[in-house]
Amino acid sequence: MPPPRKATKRRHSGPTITDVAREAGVAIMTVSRVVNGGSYVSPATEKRVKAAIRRLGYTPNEAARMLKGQRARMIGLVVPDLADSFFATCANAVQQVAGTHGYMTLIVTSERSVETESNEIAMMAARRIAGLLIVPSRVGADKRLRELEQAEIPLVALDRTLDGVDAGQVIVENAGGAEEAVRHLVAHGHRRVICIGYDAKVYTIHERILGYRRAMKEAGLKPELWTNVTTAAATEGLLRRLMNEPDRPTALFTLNNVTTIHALQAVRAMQLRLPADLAMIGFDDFELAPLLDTPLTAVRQPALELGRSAARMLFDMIRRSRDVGTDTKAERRIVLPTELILRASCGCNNHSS
Amino acid sequence: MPPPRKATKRRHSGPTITDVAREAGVAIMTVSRVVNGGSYVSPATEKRVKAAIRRLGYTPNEAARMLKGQRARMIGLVVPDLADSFFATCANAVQQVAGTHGYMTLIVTSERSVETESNEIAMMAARRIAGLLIVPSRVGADKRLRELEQAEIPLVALDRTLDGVDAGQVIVENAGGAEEAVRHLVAHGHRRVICIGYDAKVYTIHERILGYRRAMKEAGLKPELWTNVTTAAATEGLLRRLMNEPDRPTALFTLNNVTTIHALQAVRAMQLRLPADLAMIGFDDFELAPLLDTPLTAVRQPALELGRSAARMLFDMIRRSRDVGTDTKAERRIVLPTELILRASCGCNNHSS
DNA sequence: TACGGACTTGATAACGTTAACTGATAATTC
DNA sequence: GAATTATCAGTTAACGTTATCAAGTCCGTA
Repeated sequence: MPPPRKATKRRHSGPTITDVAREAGVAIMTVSRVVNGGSYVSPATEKRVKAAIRRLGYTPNEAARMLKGQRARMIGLVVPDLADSFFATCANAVQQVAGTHGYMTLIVTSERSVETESNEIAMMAARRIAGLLIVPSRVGADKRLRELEQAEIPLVALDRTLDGVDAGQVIVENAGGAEEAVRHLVAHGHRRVICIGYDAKVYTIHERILGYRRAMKEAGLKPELWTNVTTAAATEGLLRRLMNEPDRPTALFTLNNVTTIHALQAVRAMQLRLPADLAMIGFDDFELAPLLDTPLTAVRQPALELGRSAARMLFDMIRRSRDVGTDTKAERRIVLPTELILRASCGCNNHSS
Repeated sequence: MPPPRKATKRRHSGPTITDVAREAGVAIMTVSRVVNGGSYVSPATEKRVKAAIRRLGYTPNEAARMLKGQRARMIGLVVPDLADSFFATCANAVQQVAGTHGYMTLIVTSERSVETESNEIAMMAARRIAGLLIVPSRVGADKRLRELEQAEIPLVALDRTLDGVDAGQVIVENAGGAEEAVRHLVAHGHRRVICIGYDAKVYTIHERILGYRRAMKEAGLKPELWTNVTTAAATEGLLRRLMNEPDRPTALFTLNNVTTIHALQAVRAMQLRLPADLAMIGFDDFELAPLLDTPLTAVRQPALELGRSAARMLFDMIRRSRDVGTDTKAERRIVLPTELILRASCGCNNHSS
């Protein structure tokens, strides 16, 4: 039943170290030494070998190197979605740090699916990456992640926590940031402050909800929370319904970028005026927020710093795992602060940019 | 003088195919056959081997595979900047297509620097990527790119053209899109339509300038072009100067995303009203354009389709290069259309979303 | 005049995988 | 019943690189 596939031939594939050695009239080991440095090679031979390398346009085969060295000079990065500017910025930062270490970054998007995430981790494991940065889709660690852990591949969870494996963590003050924002709305005199969001199972959203609840409770107000509002249409439907109630809400807190934009679209479609008809603060700032119809007050997350810190932590762990003796399992956890950027949509009318 | 570095030891690195073979009591070749499929293996043996694989948590070492097969199951993608939503969307699309082929994507950012771009290409070459997608910083092909070409690694230029090497090309109708936009402004009655942009050496910008010039010439108007306006401050300075002239410009065409945003910031700072004081169209649409103070009319580029087409073309070339006979060098060039999205900033007042 | 070092090169054996053979049975065909 | 043909499993030889060992050469010193 299984048809034996036809044999595929192939040639070429650039010059190898052997070609260079022949060209320069030396042993391959000498070429290797010139390429990698750190050994005794006479200046004369070095010059000759380098000339041969240039002539042939030789590049070392990383696959072969890796096969010997056990681990690739690559790190992996798993993000839910690159089109989200927050994650794109993180990815950019990670890449820069990796570059300074001479590493490349294998970026994949999980598309918020646990299954693709799992597959992608497996593919990275097959590539023998030196370390993995991940924005986990679920708090519980995937089976594949535990396999990585067993293979002693350093792991850092980015933006969201990860349980069940020994991983570094770099996150932001989600609860605190949300609490500050809601408290600000309350300070503006709002009593009915509603909160809309996406998937409450995601760590960040969960934490922000905690912050919202805390601030509401502190003010003696009743939390009104709508989660799993995924589409723009659903957001508008919800908002229309609520705004038609007799004692309609006067303030809105949105739990992430996507929801914020959906809400803004709904607000425009409903021709509501911010902040007169509805005050609003969104979690996660974006470049165009100051240029909106009403400039949006938002909780800024330090995306660049987040990516950078996480990458640095990962390389620290990689270095540490190389030095056999020093495997001190230092507790690795960084929490970065958020910042409430006041613009007009909350009711303040100071700032313009 | 050169100090011989201390030897670094390492062990572990997960189970190998040999371990699986021993565990299952078969030859390693049998394991390989089970893993790769397509050969005769008895159901009983297959089951035994699969059980062993699961028990040990075996993942094939991609480095070793690659070493045999000459080429990694990875493609490279070079973009100027991931934080730009246009390129981020492209990257996302590329990644998805690669995933369906079982390939991973090595994404790097050139940060608009020719030098880092060159280095990154070299690193990818060392990783023996199967193909490369690139948004080239310069029209002339880098030396490294020519090396890739010599190694018969398929190449596709994305969004910008690339001369001097045999590469596929997937671009959008830059000149046509710009022409349409400017013509639209003229149709609204504007006589002094200025144009501001970034680096005119970049292919896309160059083409869009051509379109601008064509439309202006057609209308018998004098083109007024400012390039190399890189910062937000410079944009504002320029705009302030021009708007103070006696016969001040009434319409603005911006040549890319970044410039558009700078201009919007300047417009807000100067408290100009769009389109009453200044009509405006930007090249490259973005998600928040409808939600701006004045919704922005923009030339939409099909970023997703661009990335997808380019990736598909690349995999087509990869497949073709594998089948030895069929190396028909079909002219590879796709030009995707742009679309003028009418909103309020040009003077139209129909659409809201 | 050996002798121990600091240099400088080379030969060889892995690393983990798969392509290409080599043998075996069993099933099918004429 | 002999000759194919399909099915199944094992052996061997690479792929390109680097670690390790071995073997020089050239010094200065005991």
